[in-house]
Amino acid sequence: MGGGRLTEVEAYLPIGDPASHSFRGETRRNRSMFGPPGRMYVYVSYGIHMLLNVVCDAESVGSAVLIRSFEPLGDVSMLCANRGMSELRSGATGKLELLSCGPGRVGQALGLHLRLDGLVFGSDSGLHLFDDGARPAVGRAVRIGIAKGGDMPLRYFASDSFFVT
DNA sequence: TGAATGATGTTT
DNA sequence: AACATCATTCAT
Repeated sequence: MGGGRLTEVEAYLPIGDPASHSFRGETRRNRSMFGPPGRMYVYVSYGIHMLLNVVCDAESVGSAVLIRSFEPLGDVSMLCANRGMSELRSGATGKLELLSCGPGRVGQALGLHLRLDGLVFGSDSGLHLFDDGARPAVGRAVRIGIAKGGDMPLRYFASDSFFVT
């Protein structure tokens, strides 16, 4: 059982956002984006990484939020194992951010598989998403790693957190 | 700075 | 059937 608190996300809009997978309509890959909200959209990036999105808008709309980073909380042994990192010694937090900062690292730490695409958060997937009541200060900036739509400040992050890319 | 790596969408 | 693209990471 590993988990954490979200620290960095990016929004991908249903309309007027050329960087969004939904921009050119529904396909087999982005089908989940057009499904009911509260489900996950998982896809392969650069042939290597499993990226996790949360479908946010109503059915057939086509929007999602990319989970870019989270702050590990509680037992991190599973996250470490998934990432191929030796158990981090308590106190020596030098490279803790390598565990879960960056969308590819998030996917690997959580042990995502393409098979989870379209599943509901919760018992179905074994992956839970909930509001723990934290209300950190939030900063905005442009999104990372996209060619088009780079002018829109749709990246949101906990501005006082160390766990941001 | 560039290699790795494969699913997906687009073009032939 | 073939090619270009890619919401990235890691090693050099």
